[in-house]
Amino acid sequence: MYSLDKTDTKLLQALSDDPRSTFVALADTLGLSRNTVQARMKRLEDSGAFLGFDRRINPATLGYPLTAFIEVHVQQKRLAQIVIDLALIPEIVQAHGMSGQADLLVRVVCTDAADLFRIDGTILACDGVERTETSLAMGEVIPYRLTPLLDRRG
Amino acid sequence: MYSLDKTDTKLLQALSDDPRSTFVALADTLGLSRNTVQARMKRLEDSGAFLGFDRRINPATLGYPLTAFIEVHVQQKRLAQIVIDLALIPEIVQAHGMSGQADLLVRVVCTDAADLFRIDGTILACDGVERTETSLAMGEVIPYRLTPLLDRRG
DNA sequence: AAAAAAAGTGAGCAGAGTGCCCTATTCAGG
DNA sequence: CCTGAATAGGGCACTCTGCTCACTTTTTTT
Repeated sequence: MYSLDKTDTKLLQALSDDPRSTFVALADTLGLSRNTVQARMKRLEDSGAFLGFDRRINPATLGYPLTAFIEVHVQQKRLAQIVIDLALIPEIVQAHGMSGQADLLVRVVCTDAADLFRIDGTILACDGVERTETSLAMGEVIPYRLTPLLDRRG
Repeated sequence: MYSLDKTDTKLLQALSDDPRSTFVALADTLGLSRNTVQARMKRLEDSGAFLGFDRRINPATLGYPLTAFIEVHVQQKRLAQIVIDLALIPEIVQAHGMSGQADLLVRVVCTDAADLFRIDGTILACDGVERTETSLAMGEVIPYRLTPLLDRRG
């Protein structure tokens, strides 16, 4: 795998500060030439350093102000089919396969508590799902961030 | 709160398909004029429909191939201070306050199992933290998505 | 039904950013 | 000492943006 040097790290830091930053602006803040920035960004892009470009949409705007995490316990040998079934539930916005107490950690959005109850029921109704544990998210007390990790590498 | 009409929804769909899409391209695909797209995007932006613009960085590239979720049980009245303490741990990339079994759901990245063990120890060492439950994420079986919700509104 | 307000269109323009090219310089490793 | 990679600097055609203005269509209000 490609490993980052100091300049790459600085690039990623600058990008974290302002993801919309242009190549020209990056070159300017880092004191590099535009060509260099462009070349390095291409290398980073090719190496898979970026997961994607996102204009993140607020689920609340879509009418889903509540977020919840649901731990799902399943019959493990049916896991693959269960994931397919869960993917059909629109309110499930993300799911991770887990090693630990639960088999799946599912993130859902909902309109209210009753809606959450309903969605939980839909999940439980999937063949092979044995038990769920629902927790309502009260807030993102630490917003997603990578900056501290970037800062540590200097 | 601002509520979306059909055109807004189509805009958000097009943006989900290609977040990098330009106003010109959006206008083209939706059969609208560039002015209209720009005006609507500004309205959406102002109404808080977008959480932000992200060029998401792959933690693996930074040397953290493993992701884990840690449920943290705390003395609730110390919650505020605990969040401040946790924010000092760089490997914690996100945290949600929860109502349910656990008080906090913390998302961490780490280099390997030993690293995870160490981070867990750091969390446990925080004053007021009583218990943690760690689960290693094996994979994102449903990648973050809002498309199904958008599609449902037509 | 008529008037007013809101939304959309089409055009234009200056400035900025992009992708691509080519060449010169610097610097480390063989 | 030579070679190759990284960087710098310049240039060029093109697209996108932010902005403005005038005009038309649609919707809402009176």
